[in-house]
Amino acid sequence: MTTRVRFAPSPTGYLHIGATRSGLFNYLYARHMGGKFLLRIEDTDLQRSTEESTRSILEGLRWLGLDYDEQIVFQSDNADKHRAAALELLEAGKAYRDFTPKETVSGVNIKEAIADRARAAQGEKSMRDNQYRHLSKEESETKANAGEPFAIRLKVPETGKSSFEDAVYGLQERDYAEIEDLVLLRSDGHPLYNLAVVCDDIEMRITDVIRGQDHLTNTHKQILIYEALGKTPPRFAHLPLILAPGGKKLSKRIHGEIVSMTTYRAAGFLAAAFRNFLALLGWSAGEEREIYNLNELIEKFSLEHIHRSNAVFNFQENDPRHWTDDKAIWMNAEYIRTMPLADLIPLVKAELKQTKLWREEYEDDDKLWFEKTVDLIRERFFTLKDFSNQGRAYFSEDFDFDEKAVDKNLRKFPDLQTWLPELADRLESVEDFTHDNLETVIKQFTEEKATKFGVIMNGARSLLTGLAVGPSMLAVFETLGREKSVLRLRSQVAWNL
RNA sequence: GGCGCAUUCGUCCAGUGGUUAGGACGCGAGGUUCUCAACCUUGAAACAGGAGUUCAAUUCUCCUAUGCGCUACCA
Repeated sequence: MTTRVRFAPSPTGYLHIGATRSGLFNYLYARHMGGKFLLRIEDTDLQRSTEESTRSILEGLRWLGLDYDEQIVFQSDNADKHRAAALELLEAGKAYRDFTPKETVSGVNIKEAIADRARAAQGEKSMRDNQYRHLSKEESETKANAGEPFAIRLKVPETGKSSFEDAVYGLQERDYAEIEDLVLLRSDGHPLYNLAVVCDDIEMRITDVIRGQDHLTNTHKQILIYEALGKTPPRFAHLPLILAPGGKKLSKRIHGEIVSMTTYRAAGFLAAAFRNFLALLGWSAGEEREIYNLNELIEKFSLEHIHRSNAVFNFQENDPRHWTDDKAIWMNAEYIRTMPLADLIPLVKAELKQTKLWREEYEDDDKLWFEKTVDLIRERFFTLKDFSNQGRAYFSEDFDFDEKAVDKNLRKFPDLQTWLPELADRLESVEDFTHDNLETVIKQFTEEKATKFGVIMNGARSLLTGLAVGPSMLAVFETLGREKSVLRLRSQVAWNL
């Protein structure tokens, strides 16, 4: 049987980092097994679902390279089928009409209200004491025909227990006494999540359900529905959750855009790097390696190596240097500095285009120069954004001077204000504007001025790049070339700030 | 409250009935260098606690603690 898995996000906001990881694992599993990776948008929550969100999810998946098979399924399109399934179960006597007036729980602390209610009902509560559970078919129909509103609930067996073998968590058991007669169809006719999921998974012929551990206990309910419907449940694999520092839930409301995939793309992360990082949250190939390209991930991935404890997505909110997980930042830098240059170039191009720094010559007359320059500066960069920020002086005459750099490398040595233009004169006439030659000339210049090589170089760095940090200055000179180097050494702009 | 799941350095991930419990990120120190967030070397850093099984337990079992999840006519 061909493996068929699905990623089923609900379009209520941006693509969440945890959901993305579920999507990735599903994708890796499908590709590893040579199966299908399907996409289903669970848009049954009409109030909260938006098209904008769906678009954002699709974009995120495309960015990460998680291409899906077949047609996207929109859950809301199947509402009729879900209803039909509920009615079928009602007809078969496996479900019943519950005429209990709808009790609305609302407010911010829904979870607490539910827990309170459960606490209050402790002891006297039996999951099977619903008075309508045993209503005769005739009576039930009479009431329904009279227009009394009703929900449809599944008849969960009185005794026994539900069990399944989870591919990650092992044997799972739950006593039927712990499971209430769950509602399949609301009194307004809308199908509920557990029913919808089961119906769709059946319809889509899903063989393996890989999803967050928050569904682990729900699974028993779903299996009950499969059984009532006379279908064989798929194999289940639950994933550990991704939590915020301190082991708390990672939420949009509390943690903001740090949980959104769009943030990482906008911040200059490489899809390959972030995907790699995400793959290692809750899974490992069982070896001490961490850098894997997509094909390697696909090849190595297996459910057996998913582990059971939740992972913490580590970041420090008020520290710009650790604004997101250190390892993600490190991995991004690692990719930038070690990936094939040819793969990096298009990404840098996109970044420069976006910031209006791109020039067509970079693909034409200046192609070699551009590649060489990117190769030179990428060594110290962490994100693609760095190419347009820290790297700006390589691509434009319009760059800023870092105040600290000017203080430290220029103002501190007032002589440089005359020396550097002098050096410009010297460089203007140097016959070969290359590394070794420049070194000889500048060393000599340094001796004449009885100063340190570093003083000249750092001063030049600040003037040429606006920064106090960067690649070897000889390489910077060479890259910027004679004309620009000379011009910038003579410029008084930084001195007059 | 009930039920379920989990617990190895700060974080991510290895690992074994007998190991100096390993790697990575981050952090500290030193080095290299014209600067640096790069590079090299190096340091600190963990088996939640208690019982039991065993010659031996981080590894197996139980209890406790803690965290998380579910407990809804939400998804």
